[in-house]
Parts: sequence; structure tokens; C-alpha cells
Amino acid sequence: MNPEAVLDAALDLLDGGALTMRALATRVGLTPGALYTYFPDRTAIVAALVERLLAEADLGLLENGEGTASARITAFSLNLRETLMRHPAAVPAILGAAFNGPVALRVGESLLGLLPDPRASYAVIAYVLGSIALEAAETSAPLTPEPERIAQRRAAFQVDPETFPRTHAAADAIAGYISTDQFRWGLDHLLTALLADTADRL
Amino acid sequence: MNPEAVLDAALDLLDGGALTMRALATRVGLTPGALYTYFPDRTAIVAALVERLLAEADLGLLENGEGTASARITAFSLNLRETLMRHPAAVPAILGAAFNGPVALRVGESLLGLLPDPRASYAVIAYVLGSIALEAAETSAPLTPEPERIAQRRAAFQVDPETFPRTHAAADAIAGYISTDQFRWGLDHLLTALLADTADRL
DNA sequence: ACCTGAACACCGTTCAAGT
DNA sequence: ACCTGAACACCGTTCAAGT
Repeated sequence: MNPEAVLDAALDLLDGGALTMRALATRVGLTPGALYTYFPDRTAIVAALVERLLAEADLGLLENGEGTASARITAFSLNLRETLMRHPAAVPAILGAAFNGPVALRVGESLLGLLPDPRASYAVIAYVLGSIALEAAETSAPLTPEPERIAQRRAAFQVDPETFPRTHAAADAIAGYISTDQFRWGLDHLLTALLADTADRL
Repeated sequence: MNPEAVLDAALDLLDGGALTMRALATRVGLTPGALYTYFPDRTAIVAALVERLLAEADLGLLENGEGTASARITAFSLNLRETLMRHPAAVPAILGAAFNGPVALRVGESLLGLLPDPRASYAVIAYVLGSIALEAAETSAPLTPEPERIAQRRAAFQVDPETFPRTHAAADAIAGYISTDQFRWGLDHLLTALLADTADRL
């Protein structure tokens, strides 16, 4: 047995929504107590899992990608979203880690080089992680393809037209909220503002 | 005994980081089983708590506030942040609720009236909740005043200048990341982009 | 309707003892 | 070092029985 194999099983269980030390031990063919040979406690396992997932994102898109700063940040953000949304159950843990592990440091370092103001880096991170968190919260079921999810949400979305007229009228757009297009549209606007020379000293 | 009193105690325990049915029962002078007279299960208690906290935010700032759309959204966002950060431990639950309870619907309805595109509403929500989530994740301890928190973070923040030169150089700014100024700066930029006529059909 | 007491089926973690 | 078996101190939830 080795730590990596434990993490493999732990990710599986987390995706299934039932990561317990006992289930994990059974999965890897050990007794619960034996897990403490590899990790000091359950939180350490979750932390290692978070770091492993973040490491799956393609940092190259940010660090040595082609194109403008905006294009590279967008490409990486989309890649990060895709990577993390393969494991929605892990997203709360990623937010909870406050984004200050080794991978997060590299992301921050790159963003500092691509944006004119340190505050812009943080704004991008807040938007990207906020979007992913909202999306993960909505994704209880594994994850059906995006068009299906939008259609289901549209069908389920019913509000009183009297009290929420605008919400009712915009129901189609709202059903599409959690989508790649929505994610990208907001990020485009944010980056436009952050990269505009005139806005630097707002 | 009544549901509201149960929620009062539940919020106290959640803030303390130990909301269990047993502790809650003890706190209100009941047996654990008796709690199920008031709420069907633990998740219902957390859900009710989330809704109560959201209801504490001043919706008037958004719905019948003064000034421009930008000013009203900013005022409400700052108020929401302040409200939620009084209970950092509840923030993950708020994100987990996918922001679709009754209060969230009212917020969404107002935003739709203040912004030119439904997608802009969602972008604002993603940024605001993302910022609050990152802030809450960092706030383990109750909450010391903001200047102290920044100073502590600055003192604790040490990275290798060789591998993370920009991060090292921007350490002061980074220590100030989680602050009202930072929150507002990013929101200002985002709103500027979302409200710019030329950006509407990007 | 509201509550108790007791149980059921779980948890994470520790630790002496073995190899 | 690695693992077992057993325990400790918890969980959320259910339910017969009482008022």
C-alpha cells in the first residue's frame, strides 16, 4: 500500500459523496487504523486530494501559453473549471483551502505577471472560483452534458410572474446561467475592465 | 420551545464550529429526538439558518436605494459581505445552497432590473459570493478587525523570492487581498465593464 | 403535539499488540 | 514500518412509550 493508492480510492469515494475513513480502509483492503500510517488524519487526505486536483489543471496555458494576457487567463480558467467540475464534490474543499497551496501560488505568480495590478489577480480568482463553486453546488448528480443540464433547469424553473416579473421573463437566460458561455462572458467582461488602461487608477 | 429558538442556538453552535444535533438539543434543553418535532433533519436546520442570514442583508439598498445602478449594487454587495462575514462558518452552506432560496430570488430579480443583461446578474453574484467564500475560508478565528488581519497575514506570508519573484514583490498588496478595499475595487471594475454600452454585445 | 429513553447504524481516532 | 483488533468518544436518526 502507498499514499497515492489511498488518494485514488479517496477521490472515488469523495465523488460518490461518502468519503469516510472506514469506507476508505475497506476500499484499499486495510483496517481504518492502518490509514494513519499514510496520513495524520482525514483533513490531510482531503488537503492532498485538493492539491492533486489543482495540479491536474494545465498551468502551461497560463505560464507559457500563446496570445494575449486575456487569452491565456481565459484558456487557463476554462481548463481549471473543466478540471474541477469533473469532481464537483471536491470543490467545497478547494474553496475551503483558501487557495494558498503550492499550485495556487504558481497561479498567483503567473497572474501577477499578466495583469497590471495585484488586485486584479485576486478579482479574477474570486470570479473564477465563485463561478465554479456555484456550478458545483448545483451539480448534485454526477454530471450530465451541459445542454441537458440547461434543459432540465429550464423545465424545473418556475417562479411567480407577479412577484418576479423580470426573473420570469429572463427564465431562458437564467436556465443557461451555469454554462461555459456564461462563465466566459463574465470573465471576458471582467478582464476587459481589469486590462483597460483607463481603469487602472480607478 | 419553538423553531426560532432552535435556530438561535443552532447559529451559535455553527459559529463555534460544532453544530451537532446532540449539542443543539442540550443547548435548548431537549433530547436529540425532540428536535425532529421542529425540523425534519439537520440539513433543514442549516437551510433555515442560511435563509435567515440572507434575510438579514438590507435588500432595500438594492430594491429602493438611491443613486445609480452601480452604486446600489455596490452598497448592497458591501452590506451582504458584512452580514455574512459575521458568521464565516455559515458561508460554505450559503454557497452550497446554490443561491436559489426566496431571498436569492429577490436579489436576482432586482439585479435583472439594474443590469442590461441577465448574464451580468450572474457574473456579479459569482464575483461577490466568490470573494466572500475566499474570505470566509481564510477566517478561521472569530474575526479580529480588518487591519489586524491584514497585518497578521503580512507577517505570516513568506515565499521563496527565487521561485515566486512577483508574489514576493507584491507581498504587501497580497496581504491586503482580503479587505473591503480589495472587494470594492474588483466589484467596481466588474460593474464598469458590465454597464459599459460598448461591451453589451461583446 | 411534544417529549423522553433507548436503541440502531454509523463516525474519526487511538493504541497495545503483533509482524 | 506497517497492520490488526478492539476500544473510546462521538455522530444523525428512529421509535415505542408516555403526557
